[in-house]
Amino acid sequence: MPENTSLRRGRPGYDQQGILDVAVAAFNEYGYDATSMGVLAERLGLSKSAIYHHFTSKDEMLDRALDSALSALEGVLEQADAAGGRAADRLDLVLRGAVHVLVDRLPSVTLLLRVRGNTDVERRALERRRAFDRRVTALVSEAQAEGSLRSDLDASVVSRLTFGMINSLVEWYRPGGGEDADRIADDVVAVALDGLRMPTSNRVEDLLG
Amino acid sequence: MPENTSLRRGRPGYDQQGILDVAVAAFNEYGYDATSMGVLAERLGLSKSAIYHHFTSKDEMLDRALDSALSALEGVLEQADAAGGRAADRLDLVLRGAVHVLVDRLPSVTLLLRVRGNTDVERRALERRRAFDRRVTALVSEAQAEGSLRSDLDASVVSRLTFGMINSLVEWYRPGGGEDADRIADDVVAVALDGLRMPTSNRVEDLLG
DNA sequence: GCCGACCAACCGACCGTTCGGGTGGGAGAC
DNA sequence: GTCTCCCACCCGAACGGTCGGTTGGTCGGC
Repeated sequence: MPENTSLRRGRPGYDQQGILDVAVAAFNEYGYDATSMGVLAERLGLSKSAIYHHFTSKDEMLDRALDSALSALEGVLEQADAAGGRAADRLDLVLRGAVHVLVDRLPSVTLLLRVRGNTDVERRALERRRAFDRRVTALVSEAQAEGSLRSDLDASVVSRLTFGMINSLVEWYRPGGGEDADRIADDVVAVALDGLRMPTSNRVEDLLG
Repeated sequence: MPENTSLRRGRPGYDQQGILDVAVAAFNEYGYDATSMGVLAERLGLSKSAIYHHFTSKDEMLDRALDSALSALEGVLEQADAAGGRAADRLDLVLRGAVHVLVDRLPSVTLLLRVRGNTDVERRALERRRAFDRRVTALVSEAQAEGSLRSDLDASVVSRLTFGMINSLVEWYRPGGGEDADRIADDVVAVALDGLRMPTSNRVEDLLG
């Protein structure tokens, strides 16, 4: 159970990250509010007070976890912007990148997506998330303006529906086996861009009039 | 605040539904666990104990609300099955019907989608929801088999992504103005079936080889 | 022997729920 | 029309239990 990353002084045991991993898993299982420090300590094999040696409050644990998820998501936008090129290509990078973040950091992103904004920590996280959403919506608008995406749908509705699809990963994706993150990303992009309809049949005739 | 549906005996005040509406709104705002009977009573302008005249427990309130949402969703499947016809057409009915249920019963469905399964009540609700998902997945499979939907994507992934899109409504849709539920349903079906890509340009050439 | 990791015992506040009693207005008797 | 009774509706106070957090001190590897 304890961590061992060498170069640790004093009595061996948990470090912050080790505790945080267990805590986030418990938060996701029971919900943040419903997870008491008592049962958390039990899961860790520690006493309650031992946890307060590593974190000053329950809120701080939540803060750290949410920051981890938000930083990763913001990093995806940063990378896409840096890549340059057509808005449609940058959007493609964002969608695939977001799927990878969801898969790689499933616990902390799951926690993020369930935040409702009752405390200061939650409200700050929610504001960062909204800023992320605004930047994605702007990217969709740009892609519509350059003619890469259909323009008969509202950009904010499109980005919300698309990320609704991606975010639903936290409800059903469970890690197992190899590099299926790429496969999921392909599926998401396929549905979002080309839709589910059988590409043959009357589709071509519809387009040709 | 109190209800008035006539033919009510005794001292006028809240009935079960009136309390439930306020309770579900509070549950969605703070989270079920984080909503204490004390603040709920405050919102109702009642004492805590008065609530127990209408409900035997906090759990029972949750149970009623979840049943309302689940019954509506199951009704959509029932209606689509009764309509008959091609699987693709029945799936279309299910998608549009689900959007309407989400919009019409936004509070109770929001509550449903946040249930994690910590109590018996929540576990029962979760099982009903999973049964719903299985029936939708079966419908997608049928539509793939009849050649209406592309078959290169897994049916369960498709239904999860599609309902991820629909369920995201509870995160951002807020009632206001007219009959926009139809408009949202159109948008959802448009994205799900035809995708976001600009239908002109190289799409036709791709299809024609 | 320093110091990081840990513990048992405890705190005030608040939780969901219960209890015994109070109150006001529609319905039926007059 | 008005009287009276019933009952849906409501209250304050208190219950045992659990919450997040604190205190003061112990343990043990480098």
